[in-house]
Amino acid sequence: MSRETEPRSKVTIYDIAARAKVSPMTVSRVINNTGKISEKTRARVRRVMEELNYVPNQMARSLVLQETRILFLLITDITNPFFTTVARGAEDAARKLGYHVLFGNSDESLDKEAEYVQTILSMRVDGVLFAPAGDLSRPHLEKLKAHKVPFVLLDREVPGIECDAVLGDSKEAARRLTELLIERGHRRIAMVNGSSVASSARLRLEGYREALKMHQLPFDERYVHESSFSRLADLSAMEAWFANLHPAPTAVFAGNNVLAVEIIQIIRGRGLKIPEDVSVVCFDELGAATELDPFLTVAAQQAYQLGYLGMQLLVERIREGDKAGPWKKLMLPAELIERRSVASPRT
Amino acid sequence: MSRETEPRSKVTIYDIAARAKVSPMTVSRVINNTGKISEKTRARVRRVMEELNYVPNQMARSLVLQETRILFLLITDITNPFFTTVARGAEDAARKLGYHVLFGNSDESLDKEAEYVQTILSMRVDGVLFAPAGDLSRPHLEKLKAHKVPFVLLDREVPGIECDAVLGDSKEAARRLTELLIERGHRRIAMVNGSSVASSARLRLEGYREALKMHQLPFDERYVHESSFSRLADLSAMEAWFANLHPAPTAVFAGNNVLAVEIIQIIRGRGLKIPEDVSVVCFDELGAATELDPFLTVAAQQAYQLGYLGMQLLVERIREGDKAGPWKKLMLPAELIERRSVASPRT
DNA sequence: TCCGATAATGTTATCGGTAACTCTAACCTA
DNA sequence: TAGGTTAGAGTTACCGATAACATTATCGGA
Repeated sequence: MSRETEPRSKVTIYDIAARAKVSPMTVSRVINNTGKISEKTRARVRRVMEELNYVPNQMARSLVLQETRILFLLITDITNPFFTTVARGAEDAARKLGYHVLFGNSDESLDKEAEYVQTILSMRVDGVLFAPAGDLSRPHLEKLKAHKVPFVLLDREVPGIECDAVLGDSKEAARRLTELLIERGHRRIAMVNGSSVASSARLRLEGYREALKMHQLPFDERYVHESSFSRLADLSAMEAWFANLHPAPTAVFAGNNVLAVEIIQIIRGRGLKIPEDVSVVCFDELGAATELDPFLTVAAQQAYQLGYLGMQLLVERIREGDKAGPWKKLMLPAELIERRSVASPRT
Repeated sequence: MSRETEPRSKVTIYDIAARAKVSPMTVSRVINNTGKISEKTRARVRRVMEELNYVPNQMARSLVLQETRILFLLITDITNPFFTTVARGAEDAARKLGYHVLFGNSDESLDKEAEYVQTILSMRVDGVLFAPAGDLSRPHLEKLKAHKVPFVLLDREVPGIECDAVLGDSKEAARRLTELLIERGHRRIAMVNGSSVASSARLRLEGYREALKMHQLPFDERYVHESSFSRLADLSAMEAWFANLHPAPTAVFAGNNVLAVEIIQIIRGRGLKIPEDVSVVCFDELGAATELDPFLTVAAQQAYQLGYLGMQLLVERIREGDKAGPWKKLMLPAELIERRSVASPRT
């Protein structure tokens, strides 16, 4: 019946203006609370806006304002509780600061990452919180720089790229995690690590080596296996590596939570018990479900904080604009949580 | 020095056009592969585009094309592995179909949900995969309908809203999960459930009741506790409920993975062992970390498929446009996975 | 009483693209 | 050889908003 009251899908400020008998500009002023408007017109325009169920078109606004109020979050593994917790922190911060979040999941793949960089550029997002796949992400980041898209690196740094970053203190936490094993009496400590193209993996290895050195233990590269921070379909390489370690390690340090799960399955698959036969420690919590059975001794990174502070830093940088201050690097310590996966080695 | 080669941030088709000595329209045609362009001009335009590092402005395009190629994914708990797996499936599908994904996390809160609906409308996204907080989400969905934004409901339906949906078969899986307990000899089976404002919670309760009925067991509402599908800070209500159940149940059916973790902590907190003293089953897997200790008997929903198929359905609906076919409802069965959290009750 | 300041609103150009239409040669055909 | 096609462009208007400037009405003070 009454066509008027039925909200059509495409109401614009022009429709509002016509009905309220004002110019579109006046409507715009009411929406944005700018300029001088008499209370009378303001009320009238407001009423018409409600009648017609008006919602401003953010795309049109973005085009003229040259800002989208969208921030992009690029992570490398959306199934990893570490990153989903980061995502939560990032979203909370962005919302609080008046931004929306577009997200992408590179799966540690450079190709996917490249695609996302293209998306980021064409969407004209205001900034990016970027967990790079690795050192080879450099050209992607340079592309962002060339297009003047502000970004903050997350979790990993990239040599040759100067920028803001939020990071966990990988080296220090790795050192302490390794020392914890040494203090329990372990002498043959193996390490499974993510790919060394990731700075975090390199720093964790460094921390591990440093701990060994501090306690006059030899470093034997055969005891280090490089795999991937994200789940691998084929674990046979890791399995073969572990099976062929002689003498067998009494403890294993896993570079992150995913690797921990993988190596534990391999260890148990060989009929060994944790921690009786082999102790295990790792980076990052395994997710809320592990509260059921708090088992693994971990260095828990402040994932939520990394996401939250990362977005804050990003927005600061965006607001600074051209008068760029010095690059900021936030390095958050990890918390060592001792549970039941570590014991002294058999004598 | 050479200003020319330094890529500035705001290259437009007009810059390309000027340099290639053609009209902007010709550039547009080259970009979109439309119309007739001679190979010579096409090559020239392409070259200039590369020289200037041109990236099309998606916002401008969206404005004129009246489509954004963005789909929105609204979930209720981003820390729940069920939903992150959904998100992964959703993103994979969207990418494959040429869409980007904006995401939001309502935390089961109607207020946050309302804010996201506003975002969805103002961003003019092409469609929404929507996990509603509950029945009271209805006005939000009606708003989407009023604005002709296509959406597909995820995980839960909302009475009074006719639309597409992708769902797990809650009732059937709940029935089988309960029957499994009954077949093991349990007679006093308690249930902790999510809020009954969610259709999934109601259906799981129905399945539970149906199973009892089929086996001539009485339904006692005191054995059912309504809590929340997402993590609660305060578990004292659940704790009091469980402590005051006399006679004590020999098994508990948890409405989802989060509730399972909570009730298990309560059970164990009372010095009871699972499954020796109390058996526990639940909906949804607890996340990859539980592979370490596959313990809980669950009805595993096909989370990835729900996300993937949801986005597919959404895109189909978008492409159909006005000539709308009938509403489609995809109901995916859950897989019963028997593990170690169920035993026969003590005699 | 006339002028300038101020409040309240309107007009025009623009953001970066694309649709729809127009234009101009060259080419083909009867 | 006139008239119609077609390839390969260009022109114009518009998507929905806002910035910058222009315009009118009102009012106080000299």
